[in-house]
Amino acid sequence: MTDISPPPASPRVRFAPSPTGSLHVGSVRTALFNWLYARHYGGAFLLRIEDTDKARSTDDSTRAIFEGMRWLGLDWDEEVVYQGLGLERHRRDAEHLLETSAAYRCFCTQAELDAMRKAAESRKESFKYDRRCDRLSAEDIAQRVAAGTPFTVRFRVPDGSTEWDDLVHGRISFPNKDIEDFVVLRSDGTPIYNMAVVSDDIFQRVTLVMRGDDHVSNTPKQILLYRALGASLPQFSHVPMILGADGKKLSKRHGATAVSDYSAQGILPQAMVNFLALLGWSPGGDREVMQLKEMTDLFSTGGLQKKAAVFDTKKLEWMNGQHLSLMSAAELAPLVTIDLLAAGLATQENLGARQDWYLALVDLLKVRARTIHDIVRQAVPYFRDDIEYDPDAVAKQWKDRPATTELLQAVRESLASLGHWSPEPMEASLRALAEQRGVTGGKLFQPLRVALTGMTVSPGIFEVLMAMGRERALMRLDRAIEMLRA
RNA sequence: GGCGCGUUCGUCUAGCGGCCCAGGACAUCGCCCUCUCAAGGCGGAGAUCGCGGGUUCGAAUCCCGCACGCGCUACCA
Repeated sequence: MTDISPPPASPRVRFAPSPTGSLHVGSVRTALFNWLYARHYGGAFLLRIEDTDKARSTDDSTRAIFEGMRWLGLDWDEEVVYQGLGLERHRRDAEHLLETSAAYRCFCTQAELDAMRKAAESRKESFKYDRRCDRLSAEDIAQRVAAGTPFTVRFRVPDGSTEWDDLVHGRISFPNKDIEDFVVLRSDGTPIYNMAVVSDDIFQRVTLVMRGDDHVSNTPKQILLYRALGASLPQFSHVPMILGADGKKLSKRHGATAVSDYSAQGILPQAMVNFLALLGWSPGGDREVMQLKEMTDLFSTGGLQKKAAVFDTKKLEWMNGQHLSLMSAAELAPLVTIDLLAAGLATQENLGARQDWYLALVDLLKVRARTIHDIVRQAVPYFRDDIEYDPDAVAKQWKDRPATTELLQAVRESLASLGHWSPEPMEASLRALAEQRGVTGGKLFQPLRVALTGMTVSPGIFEVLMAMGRERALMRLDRAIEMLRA
């Protein structure tokens, strides 16, 4: 599908999360699409923190938004706008609506409203405010205002229908009779979401509102507000939701939903971004593994999907593996270092002193890793004196303990007598040993692998020996032999 | 209930009237490589394109119904 209408000359889009929890991957994807759009068309990507719900908004959540965005590489333009600071403007805009008779005062209390709603429900009817306060006489209204009776400001929805050309869905149309006269200003003078959003989007000169599908029913209300305020309409684009494996909206029930969960799991930001972009967007054709730069070049709203997408952790992990293998050891090492230090396996000085060795090790381990954590897990035998022996590995590869003891002793001797601790002589001597005993290399390498790493899985045995170094390798063999004898 | 939106392999998707008895990727299975595990390579299985009608010489693609799913339906955002 091609774009319905071209972007304006200087497009302005925004990401407007509310700081009421951790940064959700669904929000991130919406942010990403906005960012991609702005960068592709050379526009501005604005960040607005919608902190008007004082009860639920926290500074921690705001920080999580900044951190998450920075981690992902989604930089924003201009100053961050805090919605809470726009209160006066929101109120002015609402009052303007009142002055131009686009809205009216509603003196109904919440209790009355609830009762009406309940009554309608019991009659099996859908509730819609009956506009009773719009029929109040001017004197009546003046009297109540003078008496200080609290009131909300309600928007008077006109007849007709409200429609727009959605960049994703095409034309969407709502009969106005289905939209009730909605509140724009609470009785305490604070704005309702739709009022604040429209006021802010006008203020920030937003040209395209791209947000989740769960907002389509807000859009006709917002369009009505733009018109009543005499503002020009932005374009709208509603992107599909992200679902859990059960087809329900992705939530904590499904496991990790916050970006911070994934960064903590050793997922790379570029993999996260790549994976998320492909949930609901496609550049067309078979392109899959991409960097932010390529996605920016290829981005078009025409590639946006209408249908909700299921979050597949398996594919994310695969994607991470792809990006991992694309990174050089030098690029990867700093990230691995963070986790290595956190795990107490090494110190900064220790690693710095043997940079070449460290980079070689990272190169060796990243091949069979899907996350940074996989690398760290595998790295343990090269850093610690004590290692854990996987019980299954021991049971399988050291089945015959006396024979294994004898075998490892022979291996130890053979390795210890090596003139040069280098792969060629190592392989030559160990292969010779195997031949002399009439066994295949594997029969010898596997018990050795367990002795060195405690695992059945590792890089090639000679690479392990090299990375481990003569001293540690021999020490570990000694320990293994000791264990086997015990 | 009302309103809105959606529907191509288990999952993410390509597809914009003939190139499609539907292509790629993840997952899955098998083979190759091989000292293990990965990675990589090759191959298999897997979608009557939700269903039913049209339009058309021709439809996954256009139109209309139906079904199912999801979202919204607050003085929350």
